[in-house]
Amino acid sequence: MSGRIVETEAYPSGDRSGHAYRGRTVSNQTLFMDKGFAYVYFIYGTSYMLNVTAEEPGVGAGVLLRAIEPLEGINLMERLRKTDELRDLARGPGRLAAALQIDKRLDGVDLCADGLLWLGSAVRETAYIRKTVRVGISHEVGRLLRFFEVGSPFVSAPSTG
DNA sequence: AAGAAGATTCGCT
DNA sequence: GCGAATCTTCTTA
Repeated sequence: MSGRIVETEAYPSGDRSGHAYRGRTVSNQTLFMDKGFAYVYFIYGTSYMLNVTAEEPGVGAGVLLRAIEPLEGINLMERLRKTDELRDLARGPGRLAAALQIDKRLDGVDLCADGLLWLGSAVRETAYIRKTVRVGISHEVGRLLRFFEVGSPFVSAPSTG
C-alpha cells in the first residue's frame, strides 16, 4: 500500500513540544539517528505516531506525518482502519499509522532504503503548501510548523490559515 | 511507588 | 461538543 503525504508537522531540536527536548532516553533514541529514519511511538493508549528524523546524528529532531492521501492498497487500509470511508483512512496521525499498520517494529527503520516502509519522491505537478500552527500541543504553540496541501480533502485539522 | 500528562480517536449526547 | 479509553514516560514523594 502507498499514499501521498499531504500534511506534516516539524518538531525541531530544542522545541519544548518535541520528544527530544529533555534529552536522549531509551524511548526516544531513534529520534537522534541520522536523517531519514522512522521514529514511532505510542500515545494516549490508543494511537501510534510516525515521524521521520530530520537532522544530523545526535541532534534529535523529527517531522510528524499527520495525513496521507491513500493511493495503493486501499482495500487493505479499509480493513486495518475498520472503515470504508476513503477520506477517513489516514486523515490524522493515529489513523495514518493504523492504515499503514505502523507499530514499534518500524521504529528505527531506514526510510530511504528498500524495506517494509520507505519514502519515495513522485514526479508531480506543483502543489500549494500552506503553514499554520501545530495541532494538539501545549508548548511553543505559536510557531508555524504545520504544513499541508491546500485544498486536499485528506488533510486533518483546520485547513485554513 | 503512585500520579499526571500526552504530537489522539471514537462514540454518544 | 465532550468525555472515556488506555499505555508509556516523566515527575514527585
